[in-house]
Amino acid sequence: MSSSSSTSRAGEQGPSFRYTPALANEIEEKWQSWWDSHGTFVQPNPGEPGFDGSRPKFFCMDMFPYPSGAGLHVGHPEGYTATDIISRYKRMKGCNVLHPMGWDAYGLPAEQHAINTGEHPAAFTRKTIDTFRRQLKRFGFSYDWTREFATIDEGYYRWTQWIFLRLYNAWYDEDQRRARPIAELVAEFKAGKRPLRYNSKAAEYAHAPGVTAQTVAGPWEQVDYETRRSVVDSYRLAYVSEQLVNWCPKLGTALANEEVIDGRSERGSHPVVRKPLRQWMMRITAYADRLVEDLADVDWPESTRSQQAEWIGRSEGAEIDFPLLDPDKSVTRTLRVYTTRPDTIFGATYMVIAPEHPLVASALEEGRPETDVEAVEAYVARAKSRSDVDRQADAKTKTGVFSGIVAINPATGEEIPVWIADYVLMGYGHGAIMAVPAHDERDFEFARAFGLRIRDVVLSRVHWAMAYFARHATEEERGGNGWLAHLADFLGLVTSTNAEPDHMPALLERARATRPETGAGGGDAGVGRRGATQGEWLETIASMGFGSFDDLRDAFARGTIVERFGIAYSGAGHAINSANDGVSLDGLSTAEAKQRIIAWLEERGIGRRKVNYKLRDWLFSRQRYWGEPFPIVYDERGFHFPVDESKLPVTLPALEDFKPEESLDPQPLLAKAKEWVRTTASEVGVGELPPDAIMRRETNTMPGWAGSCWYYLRYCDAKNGGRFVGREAERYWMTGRAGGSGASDVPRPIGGVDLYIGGNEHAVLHLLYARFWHKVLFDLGDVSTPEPFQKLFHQGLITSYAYQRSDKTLVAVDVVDNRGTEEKPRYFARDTGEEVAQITAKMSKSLKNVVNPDDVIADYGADTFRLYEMYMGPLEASKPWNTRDISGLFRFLQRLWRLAVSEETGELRVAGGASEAHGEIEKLLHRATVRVEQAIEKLSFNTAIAALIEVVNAATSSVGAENGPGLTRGQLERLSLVLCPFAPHVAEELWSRLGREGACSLAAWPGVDESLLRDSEVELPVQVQGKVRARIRVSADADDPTVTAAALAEPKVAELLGGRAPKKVIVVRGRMVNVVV
RNA sequence: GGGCCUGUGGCGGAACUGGCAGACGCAGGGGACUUAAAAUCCCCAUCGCCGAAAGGCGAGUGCGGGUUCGACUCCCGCCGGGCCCA
Repeated sequence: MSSSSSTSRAGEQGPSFRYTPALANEIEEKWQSWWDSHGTFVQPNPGEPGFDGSRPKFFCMDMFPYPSGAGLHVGHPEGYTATDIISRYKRMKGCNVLHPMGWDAYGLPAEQHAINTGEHPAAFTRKTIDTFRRQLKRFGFSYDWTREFATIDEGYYRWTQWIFLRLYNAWYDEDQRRARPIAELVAEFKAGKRPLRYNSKAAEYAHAPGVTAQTVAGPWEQVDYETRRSVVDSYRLAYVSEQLVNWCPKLGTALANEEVIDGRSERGSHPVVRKPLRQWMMRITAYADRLVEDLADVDWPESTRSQQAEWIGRSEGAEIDFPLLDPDKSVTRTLRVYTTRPDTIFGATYMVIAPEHPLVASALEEGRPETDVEAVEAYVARAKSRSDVDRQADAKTKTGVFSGIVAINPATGEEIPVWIADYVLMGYGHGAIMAVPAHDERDFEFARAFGLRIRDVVLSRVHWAMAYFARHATEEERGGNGWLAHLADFLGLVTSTNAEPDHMPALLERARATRPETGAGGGDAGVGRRGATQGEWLETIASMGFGSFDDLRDAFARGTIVERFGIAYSGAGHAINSANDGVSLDGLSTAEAKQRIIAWLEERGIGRRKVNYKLRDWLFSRQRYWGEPFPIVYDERGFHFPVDESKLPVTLPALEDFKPEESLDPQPLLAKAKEWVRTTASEVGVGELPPDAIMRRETNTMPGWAGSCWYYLRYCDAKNGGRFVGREAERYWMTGRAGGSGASDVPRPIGGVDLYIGGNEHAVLHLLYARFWHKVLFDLGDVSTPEPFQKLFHQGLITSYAYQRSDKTLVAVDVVDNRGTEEKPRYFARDTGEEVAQITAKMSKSLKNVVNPDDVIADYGADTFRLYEMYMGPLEASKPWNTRDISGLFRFLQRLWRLAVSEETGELRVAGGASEAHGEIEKLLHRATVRVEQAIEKLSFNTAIAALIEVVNAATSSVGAENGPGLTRGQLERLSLVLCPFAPHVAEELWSRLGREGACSLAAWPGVDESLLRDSEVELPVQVQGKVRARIRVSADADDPTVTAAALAEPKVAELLGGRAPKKVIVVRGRMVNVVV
């Protein structure tokens, strides 16, 4: 169906002054240009003319879009309408509202376009921005367009470069837990206050060649320039490092870990290989702890917070030293491992070292009889020829060889073999593990392949209960096959009460006490109900294949449950078989067991608590053209220097050809600009070198995330030419008193943007990077809050209907027919005649179910579009677009219009005095106003709109057949005001037709008469035994005895009571009455 | 496999903190107006059974249990869907 054919359906013909799509479009364009020319939504900053400091502030922001060539899709305006409603509402409530829009404009698609067409990315991007802006303006969003910018503007990216230099010139002080200027570090080195030593974090995370935490360079005065530089550089938050990177030959760039999915590029799905490259890195790992901790103080969706926490992947584990037996049985060495599950140490039945581990060499040298030198050498040689990726890839088939070395499990005192296997990687942890086959899948596979011992040391709740039963069943309970029923009964009780090990004795007693004497059939109600699940448990136990009670008991006693089931149990549970003379973990939960064993290890000096992170430093270089150039130059020796602040921005060179060299030996694209690359020290303001020293510019560019890391700050003061954001503007918008209950629910709100709405696809990357930069700026005193975004909200995806064949493949909407009825639709694919199922799916070109917002606006107007998208359902839910439903919202506006404007004459229709009907409507209007307020605060726009519809419907009904006016002037005015955030154009038009001066959008939100919110008399349902049997009318403030008496007086209630006195009567004030017999 | 979310009429969805399930909209049925259609306005509408009707009875928020005077809402287990991470 073409979009234009539906135009007539919205009602083009009819009376001349009807609210038609044409009229809607006319009204909307009129008010949009009125707002523009009157600067209605321009929000002055503190100190500027027109700024009113007595008002609270509200900073309400969308995730700015990347303007793609395809233009706006219906997903964009969903979040934008939501923030617009909030912003308009807050403004009417008397807030200073910062509601800006801008463009995330550097990125791969424009460069790909340049490669394909030769059109310069800048020219192309400017065009797409113009399209986006035009489309957005047509929605009537109340952005302060004077603050608009794109990340590609010189006035913006010079400050992106400036912030890069802030990071470059900063280091993380572990003691103070904050970033500090690098100059302070240098000063401490010079003064000898701090030993001149490489950054231990650099050694750990960057794997800088030849650098270890222990390396001490000596006093500052005694070391050469190069050493000083390399020591200082190892501390910078932005640093250069030779990294194994994800190199994508096809895209001609390295990618961040976050941008690689299953070995392919997130964008374009091209193969990615690991390759060593000198890269700029951001030391985000320094902030790992704070990035996790501060999640507690922001008002964010739980799912997003847990995604970030998971990405950072903080795990508390332990480092443990396992003693190694020398050939003469003495112990002179230990083998250090890291584990996140120290609680399973009693189940460590062997160890594994990586083929590259230094211990391998000593095993070969020592010449123990147990060492098969040939086999070990062959294995190590083979492992060397394989990459990490390969080694991980075919992890299913475990290979390995016994080293001949034997270690001692410090918890059990047992001698355990040390194996060499390539499933342990040298680059991770210490290149050695304690293997706990019962509770780690890889260890389990390996143990099975090589016949190593598997011993349970953690049991799930059910297994724990079974073990308890196995130990404590009475002679009678074990007899014959009776134990099966008793166990099933017990397990039913355990699982229904969520029992902990401590509760087992009591539960077993209870099971015995309530056990029916004669097996199934008899017993009290409690046992009968429990019996319902007993059957299931009988089946479950049967499937475990225990031949007898003795078999069960032995399996648990020997700790061979995992082995029996053939699958490792890696979850949390409770410890078992985990005790020695010094410590017992038995019965402790996994979390408790970890703490206790770590305490024991530390006490004995053989292990220590150790925190580990999954988060790696952020790879910050791209070998592309369309990104911010680095403000960095190199001298002829290869040392890097910052471009002086006064020389910013570093602009991109002109380039003819944007095609990357598809190669395994990467060259950044900017290296092609030979003229640009070559510069001098004076040109870039490097003062410590002679002015005419030849310098070479950094040819990498920044990743697409750079510009979006701080744009919210720039909105506060978008035109500032002297600073990235003015101090006062930043302090006002980021920390000022937030208006309304936009205040957050978290215990210690920490300020920042009051509401930030965008898709959850940015849950990790953008939001993590932005938080990181913000924290650095906070530490350096450049911003006032530790977090950028106080409240975050994700709008759901707008999906569309599509069709699915029985084999789950999808069918486009234009080749499917409905051969059923409207009520019972049945869909068939036109080509094959196969019946297909209607499902919801992402809008996509191939499914032919993409909706273009421009068409919808042409057909119904922007007000209807806004209402429809907000009415579809909860903002956070993903929901299907259904064009058919739009007409309901259009009709709503049409009815409202008809209430106020005569369709025949175009004249205003206003009721005079207050008739009886108007009294009811007055109440309804006040109540709707309150409902709308509450709904907006909860972002529950669908229910707010429902309340507005109810008012209009009631007013329409009251008009009745005589066709007279339905609402008074005052009522129409107030209705326009509460409608204004949702459908601002209609509201403005009615407002002005009602003769009001100025913008409805800036008028004060209407007050509410509390006395009209409550009825004097209420109808209460009377329940008998929880079923509604009668209704009574009582005064709203009637006390409980009065209500009880009225309820019992109801004939129906009396009849059901049959003369008996009720056992209890529950009165819920203003809600209902429940009579319990 | 793990984490988070989710399951309510033909459809989208309401339901405050445990208190009348199905607000509001779409689609549907009936009526008024009209020569007619459209548009508009009014009424009906979860399902089953009884009844000519008024009305009555019963069931009902994925399934099975539990807690409670009372459960869409809380707890346990299962099944299905989505997103994220492996």
